[in-house]
Amino acid sequence: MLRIAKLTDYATVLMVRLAREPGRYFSAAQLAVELGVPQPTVAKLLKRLLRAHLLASTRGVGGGYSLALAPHAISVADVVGAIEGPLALTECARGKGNCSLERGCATRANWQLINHALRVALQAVSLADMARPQLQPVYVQALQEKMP
Amino acid sequence: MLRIAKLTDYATVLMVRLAREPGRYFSAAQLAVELGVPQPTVAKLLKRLLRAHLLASTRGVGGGYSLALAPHAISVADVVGAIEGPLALTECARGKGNCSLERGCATRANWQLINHALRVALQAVSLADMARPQLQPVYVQALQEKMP
DNA sequence: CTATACAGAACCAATGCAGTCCTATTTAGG
DNA sequence: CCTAAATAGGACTGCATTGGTTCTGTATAG
Repeated sequence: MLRIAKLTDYATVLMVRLAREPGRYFSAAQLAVELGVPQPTVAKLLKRLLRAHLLASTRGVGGGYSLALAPHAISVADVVGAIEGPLALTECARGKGNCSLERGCATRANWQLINHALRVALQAVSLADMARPQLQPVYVQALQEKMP
Repeated sequence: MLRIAKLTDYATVLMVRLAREPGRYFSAAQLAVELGVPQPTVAKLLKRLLRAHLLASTRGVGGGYSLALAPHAISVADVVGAIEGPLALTECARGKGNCSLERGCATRANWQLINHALRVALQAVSLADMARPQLQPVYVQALQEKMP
């Protein structure tokens, strides 16, 4: 089915929520209630996003999380990467040449290209775009500009 | 990591192999040896590809599998779809509205578009393309033509 | 009639993922 | 100075999916 992990899906929703009020700090508990997702799960996601330097945090009473960058400067690819690690459709696409089909495998280079197309598609859409109800025109324009 | 299943990867390699000699029939055993993948696994993949009407088969001695269509008429999206089912990045993207985040979830429509971009990218590349050592120019042209 | 090869289903082990819990550490406020 | 609120960073667990196997049945060439 080639789907992203459910947690990644949650993460994008979280990030879009934060993108709607860029300056404000939100606690994990607050976001959990607002989105209807269990609190520990939300906390875990926020931690991962923090480690990827997509969020800023302050501790203590009244603390919480906020975007580390402007909404238009964070792409969907960034969020996916933060939760799932660097994206690589095929096993061999991320080094580690433990692929039994090495010799004469002409498809590898081509997978890289498909891979790249996907990455571009995800990079072309920012949180600012996602926060819009429907981004059709922006999206199409960005994609066509950025396609290799 | 957003990667396709290993089996799907095998399947594309299989299909590309068949695409190199479109008329010829290959037995599962033969393909297994040639690719260095265990025979039962290859057999299973071939069955799935057959059910998706991407392959033709004949039984009995000297039987085997062959492409059901010309190499340029089968896309990578077809192969991925045959093994992994219809592709849908997000859970909600394939109906079944059991998503707790329903109300006010503006990101859904946008995911659909990203989804669509991926589908187009996979559809733009055929087995004939994959059989080429490097498809750069063809790929770029096809992608840019077909982008919505 | 037998050996070859596909057809289809059931089955099993292991990996990975969603989700929880526990123990620091930091900070605002009384 | 002490407490409550909040993040930081782990370790741990149950479940679902996936990769892979095995078995039984059916068709066909020679």
